[in-house]
Amino acid sequence: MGRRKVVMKRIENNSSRQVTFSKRRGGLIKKARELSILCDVQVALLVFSSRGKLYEFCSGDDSLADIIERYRNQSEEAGTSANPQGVSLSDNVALQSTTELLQLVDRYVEGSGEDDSVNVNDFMQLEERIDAALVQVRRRKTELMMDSVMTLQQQERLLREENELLEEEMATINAEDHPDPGETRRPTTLNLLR
Amino acid sequence: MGRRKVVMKRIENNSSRQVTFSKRRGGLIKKARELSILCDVQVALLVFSSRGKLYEFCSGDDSLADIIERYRNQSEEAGTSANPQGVSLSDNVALQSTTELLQLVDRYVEGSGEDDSVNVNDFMQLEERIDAALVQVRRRKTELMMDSVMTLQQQERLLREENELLEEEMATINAEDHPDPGETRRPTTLNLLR
DNA sequence: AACTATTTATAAGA
DNA sequence: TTCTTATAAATAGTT
Repeated sequence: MGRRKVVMKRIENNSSRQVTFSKRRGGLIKKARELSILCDVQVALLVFSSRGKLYEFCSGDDSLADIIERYRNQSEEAGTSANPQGVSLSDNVALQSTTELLQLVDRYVEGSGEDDSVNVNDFMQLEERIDAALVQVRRRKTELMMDSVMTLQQQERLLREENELLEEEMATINAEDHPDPGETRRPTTLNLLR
Repeated sequence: MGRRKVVMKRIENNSSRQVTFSKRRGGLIKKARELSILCDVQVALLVFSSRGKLYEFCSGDDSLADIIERYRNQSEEAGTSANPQGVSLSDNVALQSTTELLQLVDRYVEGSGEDDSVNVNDFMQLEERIDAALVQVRRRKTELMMDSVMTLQQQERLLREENELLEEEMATINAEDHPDPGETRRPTTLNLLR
């Protein structure tokens, strides 16, 4: 929809690619919003620029986490999940070797004062290996914490629902057994969480 | 872009909402694909119909899981620096200088190829500063996640307590009003969480 | 950052 | 649903 028909291919000119990115990104987010409003559906949109900056849209009052959780449930049911146990093979390899790695470090650091046969290149390699292990560990840590948060949020939602049901039921009982509104049973619960 | 201008509001007529959903969903996915190709960026799009069916688009060879993973990392970092409450003064100092620090890094790394006045010592200092900033950011990230987990656990505890009280009360009501055990009111709640 | 000439998306109708 | 068509919207190239 412009002066010319566009060929569907990466725009090679750097600055016009940037301009198009800005324009189309805005258009896409606008359309995502419109779809969610007009049709009353949940929409989540994530766009990462080539420099890693995130632009996102998320419909309604859902948090993106909610929508992502929903996605996970769906894909787990469908068996589409690429990562069933949540730990990839490379994770296991990396984590298994961590102990070994640390022992190696000990040996190097202890010995290097007296022994000049241990050279700089060894340490460069060691640094890289340690860095890699650290990245893996951090990633897994974050993953586990996020999982924990999501599970807890879901638990909370379920408990609130059950709570509401119970209160409704109590209200019904009161209405049935005490038709005289003056005698309604006073609630003993505290409604701690409103 | 049709016979008439549309008002941005939920379409009340059921079948035309369905038709619009189908059309616009297709259009949105097409545009998401175009953006990712033309501008060479990663795009993830999730649309849930009102009946819970999932329609998704995901650019390139990334799995949606990968992109979501990336979102998590981003939002953790962003949440850490954007959160005005809950960020201590020392954090602010550290985080405020992060942008500056990164600009500094850009200048050094860009310039160092041509300019030999930038020496190794500069980079050693820079490395230390970046390391320090990274430690701060990581510490704060973990802190916030732990806070979140603890708050959620407490909420869960409170909800369970309230729930128990409600159930006890219902049992009492049943006992009072139906002394004959054969007539006890059957619970309608599901006890989802035992 | 604005401006248009065009293309593209789509609302309504068949 | 699917196709057709008039019209609204998006946007490519330009200034």
